[in-house]
Amino acid sequence: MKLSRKCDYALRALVKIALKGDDEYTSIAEITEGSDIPSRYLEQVFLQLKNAGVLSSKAGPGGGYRLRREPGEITFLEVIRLVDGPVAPVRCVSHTAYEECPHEGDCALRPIMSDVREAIAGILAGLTLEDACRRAGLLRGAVER
Amino acid sequence: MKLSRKCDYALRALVKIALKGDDEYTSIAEITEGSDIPSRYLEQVFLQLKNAGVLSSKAGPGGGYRLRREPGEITFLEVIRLVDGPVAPVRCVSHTAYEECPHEGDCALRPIMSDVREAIAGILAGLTLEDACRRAGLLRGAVER
DNA sequence: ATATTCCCGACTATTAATATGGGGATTATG
DNA sequence: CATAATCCCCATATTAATAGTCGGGAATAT
Repeated sequence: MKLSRKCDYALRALVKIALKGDDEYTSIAEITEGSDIPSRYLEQVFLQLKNAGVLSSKAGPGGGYRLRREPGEITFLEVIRLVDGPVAPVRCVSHTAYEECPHEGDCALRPIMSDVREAIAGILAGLTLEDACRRAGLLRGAVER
Repeated sequence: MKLSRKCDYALRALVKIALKGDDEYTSIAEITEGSDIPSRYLEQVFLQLKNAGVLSSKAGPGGGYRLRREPGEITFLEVIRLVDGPVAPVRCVSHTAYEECPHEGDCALRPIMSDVREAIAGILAGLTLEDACRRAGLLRGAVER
């Protein structure tokens, strides 16, 4: 059930971008500075997210990445799927990477795992970057006051 | 979010044992026969489950493994944790393997991931080997009739 | 023209998952 | 008691996935 480090990087970075506002571009350097994220690694991840339609980019000075959609429209489910692959615990209940399996039709695990998949996908689909930002905001507010 | 093959083996095998009834011992050979589970591998897994109090064993002819508790008392959460480790997507929200992290206290991910953990652990805690057997039973019943 | 930044593909390193193998200990049975 | 079945423990090998690095090219602002 563990999130890969790669995906952790991706989500942190996306939240950072989301917190900056709509029209500004954020460079890789800016994101990784002070964090423990290897910049050349994040580069690869962002490329992936760009090609998948989550980010858009601009080269040159003042360039970088920004969200292609509203933070409220980008779910954790989408990002995690893109970076870590299917969320289903086993392939035979996956919506995005279904794969037949020999036991199927007489499998005691499948119905259970199907429930688990629904539960996981359900909650991840309901959580967006905006939610994360809101929580981060509350946190900061609570400390400052 | 993927289940390891090891864990898949473990769960399948446990269900098979659970379906056999209370007092009988089931040998590794019996379980792996006809399945695609490497017997020497399952041996290791079972040893782990035994040391964790899920199975008990007896050597010699007619020996093997059986459940140490009622199928209804063995949850998927327990087994998955034993075999695959913590169910939390990130360490800093784990109940069983908590680990501090530098971002903590100002982390936009943590509260979200905590929700995710609760959701996953919640559903897995509510599913037992008995549930799996029941479903398997229904399935078979439906086919035979 | 230059500096900044993204883009792309290849490569390497590290770690984790999966599997195999040898040999010892326990137990039932003839 | 001898034998065969079975679990027990430890070490090693194999394979696959994750994590990270590198070189150089293309786009863009100033």
